[in-house]
Amino acid sequence: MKKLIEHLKKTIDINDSDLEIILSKFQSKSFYKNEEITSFGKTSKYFRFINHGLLRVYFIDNQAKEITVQIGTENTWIGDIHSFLTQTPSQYHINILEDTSISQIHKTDLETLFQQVPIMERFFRLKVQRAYISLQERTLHQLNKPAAQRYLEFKRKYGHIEPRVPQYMIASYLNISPEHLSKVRRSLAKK
Amino acid sequence: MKKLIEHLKKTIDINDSDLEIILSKFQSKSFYKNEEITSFGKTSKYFRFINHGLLRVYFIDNQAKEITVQIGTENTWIGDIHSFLTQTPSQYHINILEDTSISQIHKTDLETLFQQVPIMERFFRLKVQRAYISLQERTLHQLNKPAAQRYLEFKRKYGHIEPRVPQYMIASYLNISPEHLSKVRRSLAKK
DNA sequence: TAAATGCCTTAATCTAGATTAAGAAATTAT
DNA sequence: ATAATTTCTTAATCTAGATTAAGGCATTTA
Repeated sequence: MKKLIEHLKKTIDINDSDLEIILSKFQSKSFYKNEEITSFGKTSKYFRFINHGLLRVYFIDNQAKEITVQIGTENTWIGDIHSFLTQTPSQYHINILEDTSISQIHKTDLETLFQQVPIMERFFRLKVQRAYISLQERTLHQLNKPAAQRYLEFKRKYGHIEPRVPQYMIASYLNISPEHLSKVRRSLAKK
Repeated sequence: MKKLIEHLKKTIDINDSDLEIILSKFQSKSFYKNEEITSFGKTSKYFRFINHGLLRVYFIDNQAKEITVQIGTENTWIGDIHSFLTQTPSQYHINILEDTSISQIHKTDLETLFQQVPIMERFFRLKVQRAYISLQERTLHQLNKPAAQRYLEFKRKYGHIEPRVPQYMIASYLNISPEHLSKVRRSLAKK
């Protein structure tokens, strides 16, 4: 839980007793490469912090193709916020790209914490704000930038992860075909 | 402020004294048709609730074209959440489509309320959650559905507003050209 | 009530990126 | 190591929707 503790302390001003109460509601779990930790139709019951590892969130579009919506690694939260918040079935799958250890909290326990430890209300607000900001930036890029620029943006932000993820997943994250990504990379390399 | 009070009471459980403190930080304002209430480059300092009227948020893309990202009417919040939260310059413009009256709160006053009235922390968390959920749904549709289906979805959700908004704004909201929307509507009418 | 401006439609042409197909390279399993 | 499978590349063809252009309709302004 060391990483999670660091993360909590960095995000909010928190005293030791509150910290202890919060941590008591989290449980640690490990997953192994190629596992699916949740999938389409299941309601997302946990909010998950990645201590270390690599995984991705994707959905199957109306042409039966995988579209990657998030790639997550150490020190980030991952999951289907929509399903978690509304407690409706998820549109998404999550699969493990590299062995991963997480700390997770159940929806019910989180609600309890909101009542019990008011600072948690703030913590979660800040997390949702962050998620919103990222999603808005991503949506704006998707609408506004051609494929090659979106790829450069991806490299800038996820350069350290790029070699660990198959290209076809990156392509689907950028919302282009793998063939087209191949072309884009070649044309950028030439310059 | 009647609509705002209703809205607060519907969202959270709130006592009269907290309500009074919260309302004291809001101010009412009116805007008239065709005004711009904020624009590109300005940092968004207010969180705004629409009591009544009609307005839209849009940005200018890299081909100098307007892309509508939100259309707002009575009982909704409107603005650039990204700019408001990060206090960085906004990418967006907001213009008034019909005379509008709003209630707004300044970022600083909101922060004060977070300290002073803990329930406000929850209220705002719920608002950001809602915004996230809408944005995620919209992003998913944008990726996954063809133009005609996005238009039908728009009608289902905003049917009551449709006749009040020029078609070219609807087209830009759907991320298609006005010409194409014209074609889509014709082909749907035929059926 | 006419002129000006803004908005909408139709049709022809164009384009970014998709799709299909097939071989090459890399990874994983035996 | 070798076979099997997965991933990546290249090139030809295709397509949803963009762009351009021009005429018609509707609303605002004088």
